[in-house]
Amino acid sequence: MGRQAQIGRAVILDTALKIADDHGLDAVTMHGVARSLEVTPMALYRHVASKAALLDGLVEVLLTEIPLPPRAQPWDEFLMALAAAIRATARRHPAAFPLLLFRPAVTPAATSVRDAVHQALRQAGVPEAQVARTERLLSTAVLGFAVSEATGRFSRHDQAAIDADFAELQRWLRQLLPPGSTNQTAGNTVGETS
Amino acid sequence: MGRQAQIGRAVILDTALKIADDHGLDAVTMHGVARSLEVTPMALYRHVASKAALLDGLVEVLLTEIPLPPRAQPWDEFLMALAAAIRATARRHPAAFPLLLFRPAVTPAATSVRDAVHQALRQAGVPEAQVARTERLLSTAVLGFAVSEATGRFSRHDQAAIDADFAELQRWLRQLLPPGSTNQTAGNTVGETS
DNA sequence: ACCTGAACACCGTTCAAGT
DNA sequence: ACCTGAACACCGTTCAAGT
Repeated sequence: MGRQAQIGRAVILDTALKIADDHGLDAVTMHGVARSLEVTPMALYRHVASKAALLDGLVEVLLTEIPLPPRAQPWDEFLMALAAAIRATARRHPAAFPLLLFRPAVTPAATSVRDAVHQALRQAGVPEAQVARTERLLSTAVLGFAVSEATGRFSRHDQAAIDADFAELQRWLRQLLPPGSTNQTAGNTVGETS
Repeated sequence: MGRQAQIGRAVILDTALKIADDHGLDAVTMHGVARSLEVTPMALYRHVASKAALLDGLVEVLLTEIPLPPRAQPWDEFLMALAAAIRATARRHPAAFPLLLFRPAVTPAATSVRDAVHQALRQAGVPEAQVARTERLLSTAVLGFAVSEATGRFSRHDQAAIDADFAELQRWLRQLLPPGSTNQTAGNTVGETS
């Protein structure tokens, strides 16, 4: 028994993301993805359980695509670089990115981003009892901005104005964290929370 | 010519919102709304141009449903009350509310909320050149939180934790605005921007 | 002016069948 | 184990027709 698999979960997700990039999220359909792969719609169901599962997979791909900045730098630079990386990913995949706001971040990819932020916040001197809450508010603000930009909520403003908005957001976020511990490097205690 | 209209735009939008509340946004379909109204799907097209237009109408209804707090109070209380009102609306309509992040706020309803915030920010002493930008970041943060809560992104936390998150968010926002002008009332110059 | 009826291309998913 | 084929209920929307 057995037969060479023609497609796999990874190719399906990549194809779906490409369709979203090129033609919008509404164009991501089981029939459409199958058509792109020159395969029957039903062939997909061997690799993804349902369309909802396919969208969950897209979220995973997006999270994995966010490049974690090097941790050997001051915590504030690390956090600002991460915010910029998240925004850049949103701009690369504006149609698919909003999905990130719609699913609780419980997958390994999501956890790893969150843990990195937790580390940086500890380095920043945020009291342990506040670390998780601060991460939630930080990520909500950055995601909110990235999604707003991606969906065109700011579209009546020019690029320069939106860039300045983001710079101001970054200033806000830095301002909200305890000052003065800027010289410490983030992430040199990786693993202590696992 | 002439015939008693059985349905109208308002009833269509109300019905669509009810369906979203009860069965989720995916259940909002032309066929489904028509079924609820005991009418043919095609009857809707006399009152809304397309499904996209129907969703735009839903955004309008949501914006109109946000009760603007009384303006005769200190600007910071006004802004915090407005944030709370936005969050409350999101909680009443969790399925439909995320639509607000997906359309530029150009309708009259959206403009009126934005103008009220602009007024309050001026009262707060925000320099004129910063008013629009500050409003964008403020509304992005509040919308981001409200949508995250509505979509269940925080669902692995209990209600008390999420309430505390929101309280912390409100503290952040207040902190970011110029201090010291708390005794002025907001909105007593309504109309000066129109 | 407002609604119905029939129709079309498309969608997500089931079930049975092929190799 | 992996894919195909036929099928079903449903969707958004067009077009022509009724009153």
